[in-house]
Amino acid sequence: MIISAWNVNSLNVRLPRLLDWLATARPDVVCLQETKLEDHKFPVADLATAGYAAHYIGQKTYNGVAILVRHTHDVRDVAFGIPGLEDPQKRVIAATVAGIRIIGVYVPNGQALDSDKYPYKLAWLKALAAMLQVELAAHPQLAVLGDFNVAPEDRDVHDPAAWVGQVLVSPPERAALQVLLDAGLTDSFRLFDQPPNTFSWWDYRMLAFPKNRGLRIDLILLSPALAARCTGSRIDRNVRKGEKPSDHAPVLVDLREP
DNA sequence: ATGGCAATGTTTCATTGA
Repeated sequence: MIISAWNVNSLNVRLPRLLDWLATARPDVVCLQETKLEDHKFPVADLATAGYAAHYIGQKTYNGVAILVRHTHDVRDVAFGIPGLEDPQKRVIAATVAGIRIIGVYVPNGQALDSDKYPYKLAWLKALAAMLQVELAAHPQLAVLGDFNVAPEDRDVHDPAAWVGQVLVSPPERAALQVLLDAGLTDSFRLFDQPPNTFSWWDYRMLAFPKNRGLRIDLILLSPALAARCTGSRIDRNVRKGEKPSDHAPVLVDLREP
């Protein structure tokens, strides 16, 4: 079983590439971020033809998340948002798929350390931690997937010195991510030996992708029971190539049957 | 030295992203 996450940066623009990727990678579950689509515009029929059921919550211009599930799997208990967090931004969707609790997240960017959006990001991550504590207690088999907008460590940053003082790498953000890890979740990417300088996002500007000047900010966190089933964790870097790519590449994990 | 690229709606610019 393959579960995955991809920030598509507009599903309207990226639908053809998403359909290509689904046919090639054949994931069982995909969490999408930045769909930027109101619900009545979600391409349900195209995805059904491709073999996927879609669950989604979106808005115009910004944010928007979805969970796509291959028709061979059952889906239960779809939920939206973070309980107790009043937030008009559509950033969280959850569902139980084949007995696995899937939580797709699009963590706020934060914009800059002196922006109002930065404390919002930190408060948001704190609320997510509280939600995950409850979800973990209820679902031993749990995965949190998506765009975390935090590079966990300096080895996840192409040039750590150049990023000092910026969002995505600041110590408070990393500490907020560490709270999730301390709750028992594992960054699946680090369960395995990985090539150095493996990233999931590259700026559109300044030839960042051909120069591999990127960050690893798209993560799949696994509960202990699910980490025990994980046989691989990878980033599909090729998806960042070619015409009209998203600035993010998909991240995937392979899970053996329980 | 703060450039540049992409997407969107408020559209021929401003805002946001990361």
